[in-house]
Amino acid sequence: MRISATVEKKINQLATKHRYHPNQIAVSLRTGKSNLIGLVVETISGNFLGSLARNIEEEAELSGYKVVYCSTENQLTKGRELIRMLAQRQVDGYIITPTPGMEKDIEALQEQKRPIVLMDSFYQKTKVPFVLVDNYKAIADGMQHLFLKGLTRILFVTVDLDLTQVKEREDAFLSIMKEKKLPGKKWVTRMPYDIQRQDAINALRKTILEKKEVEALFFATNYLGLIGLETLQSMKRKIPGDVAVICFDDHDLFRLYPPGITVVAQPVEAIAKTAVQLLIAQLSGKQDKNKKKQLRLAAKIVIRGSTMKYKPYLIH
Amino acid sequence: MRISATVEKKINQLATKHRYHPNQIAVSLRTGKSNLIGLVVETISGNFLGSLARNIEEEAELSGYKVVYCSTENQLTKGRELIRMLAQRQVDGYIITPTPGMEKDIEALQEQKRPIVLMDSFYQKTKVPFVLVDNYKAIADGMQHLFLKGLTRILFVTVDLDLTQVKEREDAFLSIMKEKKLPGKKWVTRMPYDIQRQDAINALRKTILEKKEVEALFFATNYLGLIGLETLQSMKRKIPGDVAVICFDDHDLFRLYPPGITVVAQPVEAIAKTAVQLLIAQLSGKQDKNKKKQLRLAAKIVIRGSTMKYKPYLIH
DNA sequence: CTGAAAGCGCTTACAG
DNA sequence: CTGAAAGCGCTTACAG
Repeated sequence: MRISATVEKKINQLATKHRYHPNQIAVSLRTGKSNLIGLVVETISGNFLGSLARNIEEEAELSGYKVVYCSTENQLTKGRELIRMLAQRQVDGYIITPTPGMEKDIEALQEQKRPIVLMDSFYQKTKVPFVLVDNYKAIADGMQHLFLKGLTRILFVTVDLDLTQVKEREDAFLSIMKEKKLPGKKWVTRMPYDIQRQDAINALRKTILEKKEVEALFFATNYLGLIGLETLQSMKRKIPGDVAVICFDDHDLFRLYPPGITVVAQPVEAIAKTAVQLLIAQLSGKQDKNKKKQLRLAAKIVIRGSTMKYKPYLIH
Repeated sequence: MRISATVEKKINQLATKHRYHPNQIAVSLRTGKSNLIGLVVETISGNFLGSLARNIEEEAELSGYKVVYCSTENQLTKGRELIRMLAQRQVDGYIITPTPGMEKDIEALQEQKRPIVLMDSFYQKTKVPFVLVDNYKAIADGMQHLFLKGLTRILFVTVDLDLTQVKEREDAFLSIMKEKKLPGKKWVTRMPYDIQRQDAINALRKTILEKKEVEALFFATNYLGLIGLETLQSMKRKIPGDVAVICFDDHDLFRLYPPGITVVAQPVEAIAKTAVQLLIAQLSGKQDKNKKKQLRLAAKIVIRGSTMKYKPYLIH
């Protein structure tokens, strides 16, 4: 209160007149804080990660943090580089979609006590906080949905890929079938990761024809779901109708699906917000000891309605 | 050469051992350069801007620049904030998708001699370097394509939106029709920007039925193209067949189109790379006086083939 | 309470 | 040629 209101006003006027804004670089250097969160994802252009990124930014802003986006573009080496780059730029914390190639680097960050939260996947060995969809519960919920309709001969279509997410989903399917004393293994079919669309359609059609008793299809990923829909279309089988289809997906792809299909959707918004909150808890040192740091969030079951609207695109 | 090779080696070993990396914050503060390019777009999640962003990053990396992504999420005020934020973070240059709300801020940046390149759109009044698709030539090329097939009764479907890009396309259509001594105005139909999908389909169907002589449809944007395809489908009209359809679009949406449709595609890669090159020329002071700073690049005409493959998605 | 000085981690102009 | 000092623009601990 030693500076008079008039002087304060004058200074503020001058500041705005000359467009003064503190140099954040200098502030960062002096304080050691950048108010930046580094976000490393595989690709920003997909709907899932794009949506995650947007929600993360929104949530981070509430606490005064800015987000620096980085995408590895599915290149193994690029993730490591990005982490180093972010460290050089002194980001305060990291939110990372982990890939096998980055495990060592993430461990190194942890040793340096840098705040990290993983998203979408995690490492079995390394104990790093993470937030992801509860794959087991998601599959269980989806299957419950089919069981309630009296459908038990469910073809589980998954992909031949060594990813935790994918394996968890198949394991869930098998263990739930076992619980119900139903045969499991014979109802699992795996597509090669790099299979071409048409080949996948042919393969799936063959499998469906072989297993004539099939009552429902459960697709473990969104890509498989699209393949599956094309397959059924080519076989003139109807959804909803003689086939129940359920698909694990993120909700932004809904509009590609026909009405009637059931979707087990990633809780994108919740994953994003929770990840930020976990990170900010670390940043502010307010580590709530009672709070779990490895979270699996429930998926949402959504039935694709016929009234869904297209989102208006931007014009280009 | 005063430092012996052994010492140099030892130092490097120590540096890698201790994971030393220069603090970029300090470097930036001292040198006044951040090696950062600020990229401001409307939204990162669309295919067009996502693809642009990726290409920009790639090209920028060649010159040792990193890209900081910012998206305004179509909020008028956010663009201004972002520009200020980037200035505070001392980015070396800006690549911006301009919106009407940011004109003043961009002028201010120019006054401060900050390197800027606009993308995708531009300001009529303010003389800022830009790179965008040559809308006139794109429409001309597309129409030429139809004229060669003997089609002249072309319904030009556009949107009621006050954007330079959109207006340029309509003007192009009209002036080319005039050149050919064909009626123009009666073949232009404008959809309200915020029209719902089903209403748009109904409106378009009505227009097509009214103008029975229509031989071809030219959609001014990708969104309209999708609406148009649904309309034709609902009318049981075939592409290719009794209707020629041409659509102004960015190529990443191709896979949503049926075979046979002709697309006037944005040269995404070229726009991105050229924008970076223009910016880096400014940054390095190597301003080639002979080089134009306002560029309109030619679109590509692509006929959607039946053999196109789905891109394998990432798994989630 | 207040104003001047130290220092964040670098680079570079400068004195020796 | 080389090593020590100044300084980028801030914040904060400290002396007065």
